[in-house]
Amino acid sequence: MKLTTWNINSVRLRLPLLKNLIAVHNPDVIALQEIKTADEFFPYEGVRALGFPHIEVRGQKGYHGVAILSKLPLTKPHRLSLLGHGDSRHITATLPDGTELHNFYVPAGGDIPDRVENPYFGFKLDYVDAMREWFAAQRTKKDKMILVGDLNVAPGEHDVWSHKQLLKIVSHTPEETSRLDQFQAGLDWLDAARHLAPAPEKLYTWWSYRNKDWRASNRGRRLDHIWLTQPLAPRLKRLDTLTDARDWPQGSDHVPVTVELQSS
DNA sequence: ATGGTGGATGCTCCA
Repeated sequence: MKLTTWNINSVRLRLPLLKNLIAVHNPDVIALQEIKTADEFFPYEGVRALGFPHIEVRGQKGYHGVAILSKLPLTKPHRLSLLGHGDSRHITATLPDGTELHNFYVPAGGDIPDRVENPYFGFKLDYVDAMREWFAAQRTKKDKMILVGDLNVAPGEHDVWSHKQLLKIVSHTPEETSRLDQFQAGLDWLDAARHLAPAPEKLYTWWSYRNKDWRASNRGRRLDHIWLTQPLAPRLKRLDTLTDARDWPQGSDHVPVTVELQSS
């Protein structure tokens, strides 16, 4: 079973790029973030034509929005609205083997890493805390779960191009990374990418549009994640980051990350 | 220290 997470940055604009992803990684399940469309404008027909008949969408006009596309039947779709806000930032569904897949788009948090000056930053910190609290209250580490998405935090020193230069940059501040670490530790989530490629190897999944030559400057960050609960850990076979997707014509600033799990 | 790009939307917000 292959599962991809990708912040596609507009599913309507980049529907053709989904075809590229399928040609290279051939996933069974795709979790998308930032689809940037209301449900009624989601390209259902186009996605079905690519071989994904099972589709769960939680859209929003203009911003955010998440979706799960699957070749395999999905059951028990559900949406969390953490903190009671109206943003479309989470959707979950259950795969045929009973694994519960959670797809998150964590708030980016604005530019200034200060709750008082920048309410978006406080919202982001509170959102990560609310994720941790929800799983602590509603699930256990013995449940079979996969958590994927754009978590908008590069937690480790080697998840950014310069640890020192990014310590005060939103996505890598100690306030964010300590919260994400605490969340991860809560249910003993396995970070699939780091399990297979331990530090100090550099791993990035996002390069800003504002860098002219992203490959030459390589100022990347690892913002997109795939976590597994321990019952699934023995099934983890492989993880691929599709770095070349950053060069696709009109590409997203995030690249797809695919994990392969052995059948249960 | 600054400004750099992109998408959806509609004379701006969010990333």
